Amino acid sequence: MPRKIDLAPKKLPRQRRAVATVEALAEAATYILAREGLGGFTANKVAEKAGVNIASFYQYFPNKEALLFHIVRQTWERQLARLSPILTRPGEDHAVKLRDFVREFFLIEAAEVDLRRALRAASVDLKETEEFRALLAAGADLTKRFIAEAVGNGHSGNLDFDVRFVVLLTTSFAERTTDEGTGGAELIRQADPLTDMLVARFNIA
Amino acid sequence: MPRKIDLAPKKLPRQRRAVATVEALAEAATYILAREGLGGFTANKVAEKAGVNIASFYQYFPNKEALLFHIVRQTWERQLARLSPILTRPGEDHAVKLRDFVREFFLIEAAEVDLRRALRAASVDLKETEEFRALLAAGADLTKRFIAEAVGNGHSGNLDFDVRFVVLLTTSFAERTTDEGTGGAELIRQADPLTDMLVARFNIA
Amino acid sequence: MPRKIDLAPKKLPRQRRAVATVEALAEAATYILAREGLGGFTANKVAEKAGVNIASFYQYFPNKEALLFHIVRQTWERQLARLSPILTRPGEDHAVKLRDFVREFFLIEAAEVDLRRALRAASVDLKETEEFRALLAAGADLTKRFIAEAVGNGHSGNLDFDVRFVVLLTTSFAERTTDEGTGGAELIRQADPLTDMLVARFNIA
Amino acid sequence: MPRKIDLAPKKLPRQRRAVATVEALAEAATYILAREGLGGFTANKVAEKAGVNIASFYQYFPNKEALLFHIVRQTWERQLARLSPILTRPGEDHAVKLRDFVREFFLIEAAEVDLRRALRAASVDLKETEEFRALLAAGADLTKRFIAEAVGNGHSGNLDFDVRFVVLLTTSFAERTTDEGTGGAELIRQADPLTDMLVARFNIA
DNA sequence: CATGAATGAGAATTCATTCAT
DNA sequence: CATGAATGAATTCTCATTCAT
Repeated sequence: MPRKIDLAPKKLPRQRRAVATVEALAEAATYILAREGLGGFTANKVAEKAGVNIASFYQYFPNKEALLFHIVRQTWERQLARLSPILTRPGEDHAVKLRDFVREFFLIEAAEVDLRRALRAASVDLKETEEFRALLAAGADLTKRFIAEAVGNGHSGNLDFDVRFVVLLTTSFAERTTDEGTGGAELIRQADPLTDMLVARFNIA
Repeated sequence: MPRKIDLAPKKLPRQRRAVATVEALAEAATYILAREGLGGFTANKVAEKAGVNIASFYQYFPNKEALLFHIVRQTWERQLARLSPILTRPGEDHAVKLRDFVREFFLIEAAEVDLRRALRAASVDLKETEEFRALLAAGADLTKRFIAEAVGNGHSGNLDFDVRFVVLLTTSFAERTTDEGTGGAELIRQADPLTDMLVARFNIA
Repeated sequence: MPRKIDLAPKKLPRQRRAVATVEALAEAATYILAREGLGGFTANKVAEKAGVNIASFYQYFPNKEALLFHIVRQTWERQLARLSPILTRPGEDHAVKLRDFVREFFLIEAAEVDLRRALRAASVDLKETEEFRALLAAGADLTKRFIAEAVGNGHSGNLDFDVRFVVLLTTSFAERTTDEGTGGAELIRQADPLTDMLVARFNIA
Repeated sequence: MPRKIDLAPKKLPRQRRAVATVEALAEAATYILAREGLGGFTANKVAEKAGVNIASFYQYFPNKEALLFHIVRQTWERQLARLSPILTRPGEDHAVKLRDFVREFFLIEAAEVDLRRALRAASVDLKETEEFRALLAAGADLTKRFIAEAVGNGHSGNLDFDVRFVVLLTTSFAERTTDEGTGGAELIRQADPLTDMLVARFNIA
């Protein structure tokens, strides 16, 4: 039963001051989420950390979940921005692109483990909302096409299924690997065999 | 900084009445975790649902994390009990055993998705505790040996690395797949290709 | 091991409304301490008596000890204000000044016996804190100089020791006398012999 | 308004086992009071420390105050036992006896400061009870006669007043001095001048 | 009667959110 | 509109005491 949480920002910040306020809140929230996890994420704490009055908080966000969602969206968009070049890079060398993609994905996850861990916890609730689904759908599309292209070549099976399979396998493994604290060179050591396996499985050339 | 949380039960129930109380608490906790997730898991709610006075709760558990850990342990042991036969089944057909194992793992995860989702969230905090590590270590050993045997055959690489790779890949994917709500036949459709890939990659026969 | 209790007020009241709230809390606290002693001093009770929401209590004080300390400070400052004129009164008649001082001290103690009894009990815990020591030190200085001057005249012994002796003897006796419920004229009847003894002992002129 | 607290032991321990139980409780209580102060003194904790079931606690004491009072009585009796020889020592040398008495008093207080501090805090409530007054009266009598004898010699004033004065002055100062943590030789350095002053004041020979 | 079990009542503290100025 | 102030509703945990076997 998807609880109806209003995730839409209450009003768009028009004046420069207002933009600054929202940014300060987002920054503080990010900081707290990374440091203290979802449990430490309270409206008052965020507002204080941001140097913003708690009432102002509720001027821009109808509830704390909305801010959370704001962060999720931000993070997701930053991630997409980093991945896009690879996802849209022209050329036929799917295997190379896939390897780059997987690596980059691992690196992104690793770079913000703490924040992402918290956001993952938050997503449990957010997942039930329309907005969240919409957000994911938007970005996922690009990825799907990318995987589809790589996988699709000379492939006869169920394309949709395969795409989903690859995406789930890659992302879950990346999340889990980074979550365990793996980083640096070790990260690539984990990522590459996965790519190898995918390449082999789907005859990616 | 790992906060020291006391996870050991405060007192063991001796009379039948008390055993019932503890069981009621565990059951209520399981129910609430599955229904409302970690966020809804409060000592009072659990006690009320269990029809037990809150003070009784604290007779048996020093804090709510201890009850959480109790559930985690129960779940983990049930899981191990289901997997053990496969993990220890004698014979040389590693590929078959691996497939059975992966399938069973997916099924277990799927059977209690909601509970397990919550427990995963809980693990974020629990992970820092001695007790949790000890618990995992105990069961993980069996799995490791199983994977090591399957993978080890005619393999020259770093065994430890491979074992970890397989375990992380399998479990993270299983968790994620079930988390998305996948179940039934579809579940096996997801599990098997993973086995195929592992068999291929590690020359499992 | 001195437990670190944060005794500093969390937030200073800026608007008149808030000042009233803090005052109401202090008043209620004083009332309860005098009526029910330290044992009856609970945050909830104080807030209720003050007609203030318990959450408001915690807006201004980080814990109930902080409010306690607030009262202690208030009381101590009122006391000092009453004693200061005597302590700093110019002139050579030390014997007279000492007598006045001792009497006034007894009167002060007697005027608020119930409150002071409770505060003394509270001091057991407060004593271990920095803030408390600092508070006492500030006022004690004046008293010490006063006693030193009276006692010091033509005296060859250990001045520090004597000052401490006089202070402890006087204050403990005053506390005890009032604590027993002695008041009115009887109070002076107790105080004066003590002065006599001190005057005799230390050749105070 | 003296709250009616039932301080009488519920039933006298007849069997040896029962005596042991009560003793264990008293010992545990003493230990806890000394270590943790009145705040740490809870019925359950005492019972556990004593290795006695909480229900047994309430078999012998109607409430925790009764145990407290039991300790107070014990302590008071031990104290009286130590002072009695001096108080009743025959002979005319009142000054010497008084000095011995004061010193011994200081030493007793110092030997159990922590416990006595806690008991003093407890006495605030106990003081209002009949039993407590009766207890004090009994022992005080001996002391009064002792002081009366010392002071009375060739004295024309109000004897009752003087006795009370001496007792209050001595005991309050002793309590305060030890409470400040003074001990060892320093203790006597504090006690003796007080005796000197009393001797001088009351022409004790 | 001794032990295990249970509990009503309360105490400290926090949080999301709204109101007043 | 921004800030200070306020609060209802929880939440964690404790305690004195009684009940059941």
